[in-house]
Amino acid sequence: MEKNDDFPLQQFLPYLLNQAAEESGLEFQRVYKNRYGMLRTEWRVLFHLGMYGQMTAKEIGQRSKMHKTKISRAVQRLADRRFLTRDTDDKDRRVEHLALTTAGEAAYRDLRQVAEKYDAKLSATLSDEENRILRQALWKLARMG
Amino acid sequence: MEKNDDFPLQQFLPYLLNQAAEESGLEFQRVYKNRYGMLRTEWRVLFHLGMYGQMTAKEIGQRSKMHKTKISRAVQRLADRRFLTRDTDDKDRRVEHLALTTAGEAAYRDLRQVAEKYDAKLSATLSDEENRILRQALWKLARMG
DNA sequence: CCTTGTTGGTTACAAAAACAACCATTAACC
DNA sequence: GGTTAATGGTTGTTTTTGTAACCAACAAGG
Repeated sequence: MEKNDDFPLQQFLPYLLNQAAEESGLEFQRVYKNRYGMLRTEWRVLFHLGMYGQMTAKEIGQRSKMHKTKISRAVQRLADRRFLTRDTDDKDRRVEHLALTTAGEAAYRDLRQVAEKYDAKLSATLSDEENRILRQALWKLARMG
Repeated sequence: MEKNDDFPLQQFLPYLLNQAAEESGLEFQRVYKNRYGMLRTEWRVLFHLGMYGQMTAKEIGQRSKMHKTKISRAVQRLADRRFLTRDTDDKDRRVEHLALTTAGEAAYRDLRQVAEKYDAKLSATLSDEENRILRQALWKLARMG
């Protein structure tokens, strides 16, 4: 082990982002996993529906940038566990309108509250400036593609 | 679709981080994938060895926080393709010293240069302040566990 | 030495993700 | 209307990952 030099790959943005994302996601993941047996994809679908109310799989895909197969399977599992209902559109029978059930709503509210607390905890390790700029920069990067 | 409210989950740090990480990693991923048939784990091992010279799997694990099975498998595949050599330690025959071959070094230098350019491109979409604070904050978050 | 515990690394098997091909429906256009 | 293309969503198959059990080499203590 020797050799370090000028461009520190530890500063390579995609690498740093991954490390931070992985590390910061872990604790929250354990909550939705242990408490509701959910996968990350499922949690994401849940929260999109919780946030925006009724949506179609396609709309979720647009917002989350998740691939449609992931969404399809997440929706299936959530439907199996009665966290959401699928309602075929009358005008276009390919389309399904998804909405949370009461149980789904409850899970959403619970997890959302956990998320909120957890976010506050993460934020607390950063200064106000860091928080503001960080989110702003991440937002830019996220919609860079 | 209606319903938005006070704590915007789009601002939830782990979510934002993931989106940014995924989006920002994509283009670079295509390079090491198409050009060398590498996985992310393999690229990471490669770059640790390129950065620090000879290392053991364990040391890579400590620095990268990757799980040892991932490293083990990445090392295997890199060894198969003659990107690195494994050299058993004489004093402790459990330990293997890993080092890049000439081909490995070449791949590393190539990818590193691509990474460098790509990082510059990403940085260009942000202000100086954003760049500075972003990296600083990510660094803190990454070693928060 | 001989048991018991650790440690570096691998392997086996289950869970999850990626990718492509696939239905069924609707839209477009002749 | 009939044919072809596009769209919303699903399914099948292959890669990758996660988890745990494992093996061989060493370490510690008696």
